[in-house]
Amino acid sequence: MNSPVITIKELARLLDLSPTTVSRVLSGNAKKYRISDATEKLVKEAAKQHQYQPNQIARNLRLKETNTIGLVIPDISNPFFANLARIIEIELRKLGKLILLTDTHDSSDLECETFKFLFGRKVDGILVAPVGLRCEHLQRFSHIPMVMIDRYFSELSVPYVSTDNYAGAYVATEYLINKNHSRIACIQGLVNTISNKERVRGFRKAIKDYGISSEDIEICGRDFSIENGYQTTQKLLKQASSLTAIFTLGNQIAIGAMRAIKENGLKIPEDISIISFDDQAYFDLTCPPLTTIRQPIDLIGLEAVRILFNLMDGRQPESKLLPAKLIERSSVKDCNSV
Amino acid sequence: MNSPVITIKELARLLDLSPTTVSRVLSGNAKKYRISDATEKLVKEAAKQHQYQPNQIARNLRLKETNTIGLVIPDISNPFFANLARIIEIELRKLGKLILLTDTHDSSDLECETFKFLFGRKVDGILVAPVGLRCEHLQRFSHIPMVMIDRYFSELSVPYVSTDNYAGAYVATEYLINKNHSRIACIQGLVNTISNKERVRGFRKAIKDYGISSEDIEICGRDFSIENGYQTTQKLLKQASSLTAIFTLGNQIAIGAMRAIKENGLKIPEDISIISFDDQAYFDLTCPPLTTIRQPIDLIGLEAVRILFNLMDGRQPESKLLPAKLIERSSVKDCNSV
DNA sequence: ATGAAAGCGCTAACAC
DNA sequence: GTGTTAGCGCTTTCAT
Repeated sequence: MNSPVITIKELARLLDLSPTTVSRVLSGNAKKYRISDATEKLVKEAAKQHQYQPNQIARNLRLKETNTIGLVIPDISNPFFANLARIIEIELRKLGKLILLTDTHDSSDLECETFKFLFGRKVDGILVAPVGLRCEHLQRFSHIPMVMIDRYFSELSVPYVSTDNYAGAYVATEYLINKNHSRIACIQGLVNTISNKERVRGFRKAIKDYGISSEDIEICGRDFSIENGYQTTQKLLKQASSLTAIFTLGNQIAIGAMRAIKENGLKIPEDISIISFDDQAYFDLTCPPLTTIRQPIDLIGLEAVRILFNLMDGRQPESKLLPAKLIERSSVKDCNSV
Repeated sequence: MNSPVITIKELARLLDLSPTTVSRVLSGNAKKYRISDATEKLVKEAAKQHQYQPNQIARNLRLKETNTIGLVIPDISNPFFANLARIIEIELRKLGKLILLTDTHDSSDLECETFKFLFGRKVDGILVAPVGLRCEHLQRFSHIPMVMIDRYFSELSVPYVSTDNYAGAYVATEYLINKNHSRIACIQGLVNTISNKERVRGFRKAIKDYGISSEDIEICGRDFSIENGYQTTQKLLKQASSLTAIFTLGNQIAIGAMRAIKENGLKIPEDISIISFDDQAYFDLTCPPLTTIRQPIDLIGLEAVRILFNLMDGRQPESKLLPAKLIERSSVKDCNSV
């Protein structure tokens, strides 16, 4: 049996033509080089018959483009990122690009290693939701077209697309305050990431604008995981403070928080209200349905791809902050109507 | 400014050495070729100073291995697959492999196209959750090491790792029956995929074993989406049958079903019971907490990677069916204790 | 209308 | 201990 893979050279030998001619036909340049119709047909048929597939590795080496985009994400099992990956995959496929996917598990070291890998693979571009704690490695590879998604560094010249986290968090906090909550805990995600910092900033600003004492609020938590939501909430509840509401800064945190509240035999929203950043498909089915701040995930993905391709075409970098939206359900009660 | 990327050749010229020597040092073969310590040190320092990163494309072409694994999945936004992707990413990274990710959106055509892409990219192996309707393309590329996950074709010599869907569905149905349900609807996923067929088979077998009339049951639905769960349940409820329980064959279907039930003003489990295949992190928080059949996602990923690497090492293919587990929560009531 | 030859960056067989 | 050379499969200048 023959090798299952046939090359241009073999095809050429078979047809008694030069590799050049075969290559020309097969890359759709028959007209351009005025290959005779007969030859063109011949080559095409042989290619089909032998199921010729170009060796992209060889092609890439020669052409210096790989039609591959690196997608660097902190946690693909977080539905926010999974949904983002989905829309990005759809868009990139339309444009004929394949995705090299890496999950950094929120480790800057892994992210740094990842960048070296992607650079070595000569990806045409990178879409990265950086861990967000360090950025030297982004800087170092910033000669390759890159756009940051969700998290970013405004000091870098690399463009980004993200939610307006500040405004979103402000609206959420304002909503809580309008429902007469004043003793509020904010469970944050990965400290020092821009998305977290902006959400915290929005929270603080609303607290301040409405004249709530900073003694009455608490900001705690350490990352975007379910465990963090769970453990932090357990601690919060043990403090036996007169906490009336919790604002979780991510969908996974919300799950953990709800679980802890439930295990403590408390009811949402009767005993404690909760609002969360980052809406998810099932939040209308939780007990109770969760009031959230929805991020425009599809739009983030779309814009990120668009901007990346502009960049690859040599056009100007451009950043976007997209608006979030309050989705009111029933996890927040009016604190005065007890 | 210099080009940001330096090659072995340039490094060699800089140091007045041959590319060979530089290559030998840089691929860690200095000892093997008895390069002098001085030279080795020299090369390593220059490489570091110039931030040399090997061009993997060139390397791949020469070595005929890419350290890249194709991951082909029907829907990365389905948490089942996202979680699978996560564990697979972790394992593959440990082994120094990168992932080319493609989402087929349950389209056989896209999957077929994907395989050509991956073949062209010369991936070292493929991990695929096939759409499951056609398999000629799997056959055609079966010379590349490949293992099927979740869905499979038993007629192919390609190994697979999946849940024991038959047994899992049997247990779920039995559970319903033991709770005295007899008018049961089963909302299925993508018809004709093996995982769906096996689940349906398990359902039917239990129905038969317990002597329930086939008139009392209904099997409907068309794919694994939320929409399918929603629309099918709407239809089911409109039929005003005396349906007492629904068995959904996937986590997304369950979301849709619960939403429809809720919108119809019905209560779970008082008015209708529900059990679902495929547990998810948040199912203890839905209203009510959902009784499910949990698949061993991490184990599936681990085994799939292990078997793939065995295959790549020329060892025997080996398939696995892993046990599912009933997670009892409170979405099923005892039908007799009304 | 077609072909010969060079080269992308790397590695390895074979020299010395 | 180190270098020369060839070649992975492809595209493209230059030649005819």
